[in-house]
Amino acid sequence: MTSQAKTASRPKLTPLDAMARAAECLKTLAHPHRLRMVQMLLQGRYTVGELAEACGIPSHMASEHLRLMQRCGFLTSQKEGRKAYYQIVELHLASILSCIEARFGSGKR
Amino acid sequence: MTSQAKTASRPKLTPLDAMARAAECLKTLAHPHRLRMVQMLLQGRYTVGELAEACGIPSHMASEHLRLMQRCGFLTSQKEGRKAYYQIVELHLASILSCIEARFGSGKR
DNA sequence: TTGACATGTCGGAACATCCCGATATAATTG
DNA sequence: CAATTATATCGGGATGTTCCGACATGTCAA
Repeated sequence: MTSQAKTASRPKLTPLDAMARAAECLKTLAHPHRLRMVQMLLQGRYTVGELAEACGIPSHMASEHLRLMQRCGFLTSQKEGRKAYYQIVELHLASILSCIEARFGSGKR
Repeated sequence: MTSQAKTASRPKLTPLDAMARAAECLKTLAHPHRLRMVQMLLQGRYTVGELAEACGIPSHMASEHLRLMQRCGFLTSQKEGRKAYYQIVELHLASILSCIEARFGSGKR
């Protein structure tokens, strides 16, 4: 029934429950401020305040975005004094971000 | 103040409005059925009904998902008789999907 | 034409997300 | 100690998304 059936070449699809987990992560990534934070964190550690300032948002909102990304395994944090430094733990973020930069890099479209 | 500041090395950030457009596209991609449809369409053309069946959803819902992806420039369609074939036009989807497959490929985590 | 099929569109209920102000906690400074 | 700084959390209003049934349109076959 499928249009490619005859000569086969099974499409080897990712199971739907894996797609569901992937979709969760993508949804978490799909926000301009969170994208910027990830882009920065791929180049080093930053505090909540630094990330907030780079996005032009109050730091208590940056804190929420960071918590979301921590919950889906993108980031970890460590406290130093009264500051909290965040950094990447999900290494696949590097390759996903370069795909995004390749498409939206410097003011395309 | 930033941990890497002193010696500079400007992080060359993507402008926030480009990030906003990227986030829009990611949000469109961030759905299990839409991910599966894209994965299939990267291997050839399919009709609405074929895509719907592969996702286990009614075809009128597949049609809506496909319209969303068409609106953000991922796909085009052409009608043949009473069927509508969809195919990829945004070529960057191939590399993004391989990033996703690398992370969520065959039942990881 | 009639009927079945494939796709597309509309309206709405249920649910989730986004953003904000207010408040909380904990560390540092004076 | 009290005041300030940095981060985190709570509650809620506004907005958006997801899913569905119902219906509309266009195509083919008899």
